[in-house]
Amino acid sequence: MNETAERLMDLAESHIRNAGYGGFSFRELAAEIGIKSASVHHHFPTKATMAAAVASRYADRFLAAVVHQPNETAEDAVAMYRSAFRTALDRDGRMCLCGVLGAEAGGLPPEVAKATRTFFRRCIEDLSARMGGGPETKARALQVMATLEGGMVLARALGSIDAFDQATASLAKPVEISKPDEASKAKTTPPEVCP
Amino acid sequence: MNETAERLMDLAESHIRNAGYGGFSFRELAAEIGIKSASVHHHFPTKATMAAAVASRYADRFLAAVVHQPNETAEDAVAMYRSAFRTALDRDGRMCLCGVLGAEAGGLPPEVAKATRTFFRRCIEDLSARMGGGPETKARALQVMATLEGGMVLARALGSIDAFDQATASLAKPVEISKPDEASKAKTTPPEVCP
DNA sequence: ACTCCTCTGTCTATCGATAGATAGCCGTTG
DNA sequence: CAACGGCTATCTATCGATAGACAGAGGAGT
Repeated sequence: MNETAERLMDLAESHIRNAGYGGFSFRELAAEIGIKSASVHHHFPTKATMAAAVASRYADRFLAAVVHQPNETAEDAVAMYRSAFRTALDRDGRMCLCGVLGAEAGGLPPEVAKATRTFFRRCIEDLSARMGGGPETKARALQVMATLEGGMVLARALGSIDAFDQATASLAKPVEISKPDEASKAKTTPPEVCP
Repeated sequence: MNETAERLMDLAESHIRNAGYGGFSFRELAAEIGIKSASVHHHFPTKATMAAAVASRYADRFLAAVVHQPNETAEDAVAMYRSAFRTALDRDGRMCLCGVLGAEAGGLPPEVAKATRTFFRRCIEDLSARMGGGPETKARALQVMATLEGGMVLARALGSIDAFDQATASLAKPVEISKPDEASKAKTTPPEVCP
């Protein structure tokens, strides 16, 4: 992968996370790294191609950042996801890329919608597996992801990260799902991860 | 309020809920009701003005639809919010208007961002009050709104309303984790409200 | 070593489409 | 008459995308 292409993807990701799919243009990206918009097409044939590439790279990075740790509990896994999103929200004030794209899913080119779908599928599967597997953990995984994504939406809309913290506070010490003694162990400092 | 203006707002609302702020244009709206795009400016001077008007009308309608019922419990209030969002999601496959706008908050004109913020403030305040008031109910209200908004994002991204049902199942009876038939129960028991 | 060829990355120039917005005219209606 | 609500016509800006040219790097063949 080219370095120019990488920088273009970085910029595109930043813009999408800030303002959605319509929040960036080839001209804008090109100007920001000092080339012409036509040159961007050399790296990515279409805008949809580029956005889809950004989305799947984002998925890879995110899932690598929240990767399963040895001896982790279900709460650890949830805390890790929470921390990852919070860090990104706090560091550059931007929310989950696929959260933005998912919200405007109805207006996305098919390949971008597909990449977005894949991100959530992978997250749900990963989270569910790390919480023990089974149908009830899938519902729990969906609830966790929903609360986190929604928490970011609230934080962005209200302009305060406190909204995210309060909205997702209950995830840190969740309703007991499987083993009651896991709650006591969950006090271990959640790792500071971020995609 | 003019009838043409109403119809324009209806269409704009539908488009925004489907594809975000960039998901509609004056030309598109005008064509759909059989007038010219220039005529839309007669009713709404700018696109931002229109979107802001749509957002605050949406807020009014939504809060009227989930209005406090006599003798309701905190769970009733939450169930009412849940049902309102679910109905809209189910009926026309579209999510909360302010959820979409909140996700792309970084790219919105100031007045639209403000209207979006106001919607969430009003919801949080209303929900919090109906759950007894106090700081801990505010956090709970934020959690409920986050889970609902995120649940809609997931349902849209994954293309299945089941994702919403499972993600928000724990809100219906907070302590209990999802039972398989809870989704169908939620469709009939609470009032069928929708903004 | 020298030439030829290909590939890469960028450029200029331009396309057609669409965006939001404006100015001014005109018919209907109260 | 005067206000309202729509129209025609047009502007400027920007969009994604394409065509074609050019410079440089590097390998292959002689």
